[in-house]
Amino acid sequence: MEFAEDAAPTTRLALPSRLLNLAAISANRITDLALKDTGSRRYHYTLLSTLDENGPSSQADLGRCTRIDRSEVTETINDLAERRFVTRTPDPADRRRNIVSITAAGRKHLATLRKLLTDAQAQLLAALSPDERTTLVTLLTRVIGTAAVRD
Amino acid sequence: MEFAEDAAPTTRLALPSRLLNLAAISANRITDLALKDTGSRRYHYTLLSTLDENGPSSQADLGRCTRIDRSEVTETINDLAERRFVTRTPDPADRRRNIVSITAAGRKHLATLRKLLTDAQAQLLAALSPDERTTLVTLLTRVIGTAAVRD
DNA sequence: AACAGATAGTTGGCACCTCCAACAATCTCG
DNA sequence: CGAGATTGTTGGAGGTGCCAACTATCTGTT
Repeated sequence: MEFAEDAAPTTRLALPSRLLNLAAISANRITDLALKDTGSRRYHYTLLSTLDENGPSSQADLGRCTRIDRSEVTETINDLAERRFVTRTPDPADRRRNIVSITAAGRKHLATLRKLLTDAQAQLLAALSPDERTTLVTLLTRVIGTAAVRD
Repeated sequence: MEFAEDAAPTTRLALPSRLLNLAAISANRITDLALKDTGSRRYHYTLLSTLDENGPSSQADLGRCTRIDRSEVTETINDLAERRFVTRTPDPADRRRNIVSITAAGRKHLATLRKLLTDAQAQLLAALSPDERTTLVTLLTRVIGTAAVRD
């Protein structure tokens, strides 16, 4: 019986926390697909973008700024350095630190990623008007600001 | 120099897709903490709740309705059946199917979970007014509706 | 009635992500 | 100087979403 087979399009009574997860899954599907042929993952973009905006940073600062765990920063920077998208030099003023800087090739790669991801955002938020997208971003930022900052 | 050490509270220029992930991480942290002492995970709640609202269902329908993969449904139902929160009986009308039903003990457990998770939602969305929470849910539902339904 | 194709449940595995614990090296501050 | 904190690194844990394969069963067509 293929009649309705409505199979409840989900989310009828899902908790906000579940809705956030489903939305994140959608987001990841779309963005991962967009990045598939670039050899880069989401973390690569996040760090490249942060380096481009904030300038050279230590790995610890990168982690705090992006909420990526220190160990993940290490591995991701390894990848980026291997492809010559960033350089990692010891900080003479604090020999514990590495100063990570984006290279010209890194900026070029970042431009490619940004283009792909911008399109992905548009696809993800296709159902929302520009105002609604702004609202969503605002609300998400507020949720993150309170609920997440506690560590 | 501990001056600012602002370490950029993140999310200044994060993509919507990244914001969704960060919000989902916050949501999962809070909900996992809430469920910690119950022996149940998020999927257990999702399936129990769905069974309570929709009545007995096949595992395939549960998966479609909740967007949980079939293999995950199998494992989660295993757990729930082991704790006598659901029963799994073959469907006489279609011997491929299992009819999964919530038990009285399951409903009792569900009430416990629901209480904990309701509090968790309040904590997660503490920064938003009631209207804003509604708006967030609406926008997320629309995002999920378009971007996710494609498989 | 018989066959092709779809569906159900199960199992196993993969990839990513988030988080944590430990460690040596180094810095900071009293 | 010495206690405590911080940095980068390594290793591992657990959860999640996803996919492929397999058997059993149903459906629709001829």
